[in-house]
Amino acid sequence: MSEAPDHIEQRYRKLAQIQQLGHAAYPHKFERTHTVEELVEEFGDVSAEELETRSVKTRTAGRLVAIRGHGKASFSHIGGGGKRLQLYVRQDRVGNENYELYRLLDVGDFVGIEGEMARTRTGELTVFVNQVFFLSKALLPLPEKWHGLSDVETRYRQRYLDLIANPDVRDIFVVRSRLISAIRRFLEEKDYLEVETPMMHPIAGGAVARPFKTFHEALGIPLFLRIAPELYLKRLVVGGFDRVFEINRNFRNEGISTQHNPEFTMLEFYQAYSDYRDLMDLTEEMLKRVVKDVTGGLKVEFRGQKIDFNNFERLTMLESILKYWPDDDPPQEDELRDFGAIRDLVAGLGESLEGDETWGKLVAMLFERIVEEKLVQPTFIYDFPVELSPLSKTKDEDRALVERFEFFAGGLELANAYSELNDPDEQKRRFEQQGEERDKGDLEAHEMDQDYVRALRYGMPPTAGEGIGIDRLNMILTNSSSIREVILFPHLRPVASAE
RNA sequence: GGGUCGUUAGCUCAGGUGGUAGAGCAUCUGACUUUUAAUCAGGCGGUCGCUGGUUCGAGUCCAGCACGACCCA
Repeated sequence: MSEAPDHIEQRYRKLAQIQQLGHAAYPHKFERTHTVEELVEEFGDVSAEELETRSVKTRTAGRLVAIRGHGKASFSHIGGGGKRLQLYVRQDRVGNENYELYRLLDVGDFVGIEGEMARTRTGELTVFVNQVFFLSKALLPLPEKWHGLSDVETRYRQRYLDLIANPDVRDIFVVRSRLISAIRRFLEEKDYLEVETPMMHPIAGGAVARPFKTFHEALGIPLFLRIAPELYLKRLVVGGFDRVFEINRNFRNEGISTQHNPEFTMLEFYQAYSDYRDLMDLTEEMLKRVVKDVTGGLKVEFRGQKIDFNNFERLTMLESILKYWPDDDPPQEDELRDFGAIRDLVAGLGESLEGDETWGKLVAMLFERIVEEKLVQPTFIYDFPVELSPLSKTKDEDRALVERFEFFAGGLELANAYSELNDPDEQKRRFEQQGEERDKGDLEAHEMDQDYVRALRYGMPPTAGEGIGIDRLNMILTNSSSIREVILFPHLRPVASAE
């Protein structure tokens, strides 16, 4: 990508001329009486007559986003806070010297202005400018005013240009901020304490994923960027914080897709004296509140479908497989529970089997194959096979299942929760079992964490915990098709420098 | 990792079958004191992603590479 040398040269020349007129190239500050946003907010609905009688004076500033010259007068727009405001600059009003400065400005430059609020004859709110102040030069030209910037690669690599050119993009990140603060408010109301746990772990635990590895020179030890904060948050529950949450980044050394970024933002929270059913209730309450706070309603348009956050369905994993079975002849639940029968069912769908699949893995294969993408409306899927869940508590009435749920909407997995396993001996056995998987070559299997087992030996109250993917929730609330649309600076391969 | 598609001016895009590249906006010069994709007249601007091949001749055909998008694992 080359950078229009003649455009730059031209603008450097103008900057020099601006300095010759006696203006600093990079002034230090500009006092404003109003932001652009405030002016639009405050005077957007005030009539021309009222503006005239009130004769409101203002000093404001922003980036020039459009200039329409008419000889000895000119219209332009400045942008700020996602709003635009029209300026009317006349030579006979600002004076010859100031008009000369104005004529040296380009779209993209930052200006301050002093003037009076008024309306033009078309009715648009406009500052009739008395004086223009030069604040900063855009030496590179901005994307085109009408089509904007649409090249996806440039949008991600130079997100600042995307934000300048595409107001919708700005809105996505405003929603993101509101979403996170709404969640925080909700949890604080519920007496949750926000905490920060390490981002660098000596043992990458709390999830099933490949970690990024780094090295601490002074300690001489390898460290892993965390794949989940889970084991630390539960240590805090052991320590007596009954309700804790953390909103922060997790890192997983895996593929990049429209639903996966190597670093992503997760809310994790733990609540003592509760089980996974309490968290289903809490999740429902939280999502209703948050969706309403952020979007103003409970119905959200996502990928051409309406998601209704007023209705939450709850299905066990086995029930969901029966419900979404692809033909008119679904099996009986007994068959799903029978190892031989379910193996035949999986094979019958054309899945290739290695031969060492456990019952739980077969259930998961069926679920992923026929159910997951169908879960458009808000749905809790609960009671997972124990093999898939090394940190969850088994169900008393069925030792093959654990008290765990995932929450889906828009076909995306948004949350994962369970009644936490707090039996240290059982936890140790699960770690050992995972160790065997690891020895067999499964790099994602969970590693033994002795200190975590020790913490459980000091006693953890019955506790339920949950993680919610903030990026994916953000996608749903902004109808974004890719996770990269909701991450300000998504990871891309570096491009060879042109210099 | 595999498949499909894409990469041409600062931005957005055209460029049947191979014959040394165009438009709109931006930019520059001039005109213009209520415009809003301002208008009118005239100019400037390109290593067609990179490397190689086929050919008298490649933006166009072929191969490899880079980056990206989508789908699949």
